[in-house]
Order: sequence, then structure tokens, then C-alpha cells
Amino acid sequence: MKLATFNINGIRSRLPALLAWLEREAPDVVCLQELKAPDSGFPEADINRAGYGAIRHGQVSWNGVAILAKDAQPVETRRGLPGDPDDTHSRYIEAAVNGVLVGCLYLPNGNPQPGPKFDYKLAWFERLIAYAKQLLDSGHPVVLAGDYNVVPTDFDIYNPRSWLKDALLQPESRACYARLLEQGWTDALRTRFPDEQVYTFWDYFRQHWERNSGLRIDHLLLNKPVAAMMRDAGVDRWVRGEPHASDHAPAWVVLDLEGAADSTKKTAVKKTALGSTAAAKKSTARSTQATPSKKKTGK
DNA sequence: ATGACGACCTATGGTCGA
Repeated sequence: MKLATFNINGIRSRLPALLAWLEREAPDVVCLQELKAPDSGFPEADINRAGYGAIRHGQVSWNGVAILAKDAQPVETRRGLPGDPDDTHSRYIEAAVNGVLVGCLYLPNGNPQPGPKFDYKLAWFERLIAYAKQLLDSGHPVVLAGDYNVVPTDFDIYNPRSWLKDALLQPESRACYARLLEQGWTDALRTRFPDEQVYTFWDYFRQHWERNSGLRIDHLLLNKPVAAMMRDAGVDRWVRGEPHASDHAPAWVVLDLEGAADSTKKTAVKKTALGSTAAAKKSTARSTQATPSKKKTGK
């Protein structure tokens, strides 16, 4: 199962690019961020025609997240992070797909810093850390994928010098990301490429794409059951090079749902995948989300 | 310190993103 995250920077403006990528790479699960459209502007019919079920949490102009699943309907388990009922931003949506709990997140940018936007970023991060712990404790296979708006280390950027004051590189932002990892999450891209610089974002300015002046800010975090299933990870860089591209490229991980590295294997995955309290209220839909994708990935 | 680019909106420039 190939699971990807892609900050699309405007779902309507980027629909042709999205469909071309879905066609060429055929990801099984997709987390989208920055829809920049209300739910009424979500091109559900086009996405369905491409063979994907979808759930979305939109908002006018800003933010907006969605989860797509090939030949399946994601079973929504949550929208919005717990911890602040006054938070109006559409930045989190979560679903069960093929027995994996998938959290799709768009962490606040936080610029300019210092200031209220940076405070909001750190507060949102704290809520994420608290909720991520709950997810870990649930024992389910979980992936937290999205645009974290954090460059984890100086190795994750072409040159930190001109970004030193940016919210993405602040020690406070990095400390939050480190604390999240310390809970027991595996950073899929960094684990796959321990010694290589890997980027997922190149801004539109100063020919940064042409010069490969990128940042790694889109991350796929895997809890232990999912980390044991990881077979590959990467970035679909070609997407960034297309005309009229988003400033991000899709990042992905390939999971072997049928042969985890240890002896727990698929029975353990299936057993733990569906019993969550979050999924309980969706019990009528369980059978659809438990159905594996008809088409084998062969991975 | 600013702006480079691009997307969005009861727009025609302001605001936001990263």
C-alpha cells in the first residue's frame, strides 16, 4: 500500500495536477493539505471518477485537508484536533483505511515569529503531541502524515542561513517535532534516507526549484506496528517540475500490510485495526473500511 | 529589511503562505 501526503496549494487550481499524479503513481491513500476551498468547492466527482473515495474538511480561502483512498471509502474517525473548541482552522482529518488509522494534518506555518501566529503554531503542536500519545496508546497501526511546517534539522534544508528567523526552523518548533518523535514515531523519509538530503518543498521564489534549494517539511510518522510494515519511502519530485505545480511535492511510504517484519503479521494488524473508540461510532461503516483494496499492490 | 511567486476573495489590491 502506497500512502502519500501532498500539500496541493489549492485543490481547484491544482486539480489537473492532482489527477495526473493519481493516474501516474496510483497511490492507495492520499493525505491532502491546503485545499484552500470550502467543502462545496471540493471536486469530489472528479476524484471519484479517478477511482478514489474521499473525505474532506474544507474552509474558505485557507487551510483544508482531505483523505483519498483508491477503490475504497475512507471511514472518518475524527475531524479537528481535540484540545481547543475555539480553533476554527481546518487542519486535521483522520480516517481508517485498509486497517490503518491515517491522520492527515496541516500544522500552522507560524510566521511571522515571534507573534500570535507563532504562539498558535506551538499551541497546535502541543495539542498534536497530546493527541498523538493517545493514538500510540490505542495500539492501532497509525500514520500521521502531512505538512508539519517544521524543518527538523539543518540537514533538512539546502541552507539554513536565510531561514534562521523563519518559524519553520525555530528551536521551539524543532523541539516539538523531536518530542513527538520521542514518543515512538518513525520519520519514514529520514529512516529510508539516513544520509541523503531529501526535500519536499521548494518555494516559488529565486528559482529555488531549478537550484534544488528545498526544505523537508512534509513528514510521514509511523508508529511501531506500521514502521514494521515499511518497505520503501520517497518523494515524487517530478510533480514539482510540472507546469503550474504546487510548491510541494508528494512524499510517500510503501507499507506491506500482509507481511509485517515481525511475527505478529496481518492477523495482529486486522485484530487491532478496528476496535478503537473513535471508530466505534462509525460501526455501521466498519465493513467497508475493513475491505482490502481489490487490486494488489504487489509490494 | 524587503521581496521574489502564487492562490484566494462579494477582488481589481490586500492578505497569506513558507
